Amino acid sequence: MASKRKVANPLALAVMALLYERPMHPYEMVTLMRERGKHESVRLRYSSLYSVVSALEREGLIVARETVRDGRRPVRTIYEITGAGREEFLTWLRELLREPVKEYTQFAAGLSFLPGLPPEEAVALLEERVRRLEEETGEMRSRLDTVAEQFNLPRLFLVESEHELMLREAELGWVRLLVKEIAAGGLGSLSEWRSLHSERGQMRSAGGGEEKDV
Amino acid sequence: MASKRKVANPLALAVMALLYERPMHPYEMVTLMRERGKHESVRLRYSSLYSVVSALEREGLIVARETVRDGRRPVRTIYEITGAGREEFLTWLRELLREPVKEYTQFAAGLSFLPGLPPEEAVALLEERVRRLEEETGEMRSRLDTVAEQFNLPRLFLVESEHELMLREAELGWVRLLVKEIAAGGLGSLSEWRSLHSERGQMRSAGGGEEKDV
DNA sequence: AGGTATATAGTCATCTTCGACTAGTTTATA
DNA sequence: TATAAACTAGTCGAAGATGACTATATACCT
Repeated sequence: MASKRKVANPLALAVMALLYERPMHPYEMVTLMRERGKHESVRLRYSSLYSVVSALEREGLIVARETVRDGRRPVRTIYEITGAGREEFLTWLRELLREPVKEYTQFAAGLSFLPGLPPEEAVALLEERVRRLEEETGEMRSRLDTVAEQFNLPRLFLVESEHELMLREAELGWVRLLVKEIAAGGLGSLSEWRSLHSERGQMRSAGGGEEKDV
Repeated sequence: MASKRKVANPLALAVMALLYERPMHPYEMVTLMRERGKHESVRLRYSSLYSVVSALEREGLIVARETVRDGRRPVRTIYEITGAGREEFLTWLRELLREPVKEYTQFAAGLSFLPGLPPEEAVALLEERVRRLEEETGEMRSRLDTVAEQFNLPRLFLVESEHELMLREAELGWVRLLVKEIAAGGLGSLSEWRSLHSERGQMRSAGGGEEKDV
């Protein structure tokens, strides 16, 4: 049941996955993640990487194996994964695959306050979104095809990209429909909606809730 | 083009949306958000709320209007939105609706390291995920129907819940398919995949990447 | 009358995260 | 050959987010 991970940043999972393969230094992790496109599915910043690495070391999931100096560049520390680290990696990975977790997206936040704009404007903005999503999904799809055949990679290594594309296409279809429904008054009377905005109009409230928090 | 928001937590958007309606104190914001189910689409913690409110005040997007004391309870500060706040709210909302943004989900992170488990285990975990998603989407759907008719709310006020449900159902369908494809060897040879795990096997690497970072 | 569970209304210290910055090295180029 | 650009490899301070904690009031039960 996902009891408090000591190092919870998904980047830590990536670090352990890489060190599971072989020992390496942080900069090489970045290079490898980029080569493999993993930075598309796991948020990667240098500053976060170094603090995640420290945290993993502090928790005994990885250890510094040796430090090498190359010319007058900063010393690079090569890390390796520990037994505890391997276990933690596998446990975490299993959990991520098995248990759906609730995510809060920016778009959902926007939709929550849709009545804050008059219907005509909402429609225009969503139509613009549709155009952008069309472009984006088109690019994703062709990139996916290119990569797959150029490098002759089994789909196994690109499955997270297919997932991302699928989500975007689902969103695209949904927004297209939403636009039509709004225009057709399917979400509620357009004049009522408009009236929320007439002359300093208050946005109306509406009830219905349960659930706890904090 | 989304230039650095001074207060970027989506909870700030919610606060401004509520104060757009009428002045109120933080605790009332929590109450209202829960009644309206907005805490399902915007992550809401007391501790975050108070720091977001301070930040909004610091930036001149809201102002403290008066403080009232009720018995020996802590003083409650009633806030109202400023002109700058109204503008910021609308600008932000438009941006959220118009521009798709990349989100990093936990599941995508998990999928990225799918080769880290042998195929049989991957399938078992994903099947468990399917079961959980079935349950979850079932509950979401019936809750949505109940709320809509019980309170006689126009769909306009629940559109973010429909969005969430749609995403979950899309995921469900995709994972079902994925399971079948893995079993059929559609992601690549199962014996190759298995061999990554035989006797301290290395996970193989694979190239192909562009894009910049940090 | 006493106890407890729940709602009200927050504060605080800690941990994380990230943007901005530093600085040497190699490659391209005019 | 000077010099700019891009790559390599990080550090650091500040802001942000959150879990844990405090404390009163009131409703509920026995």
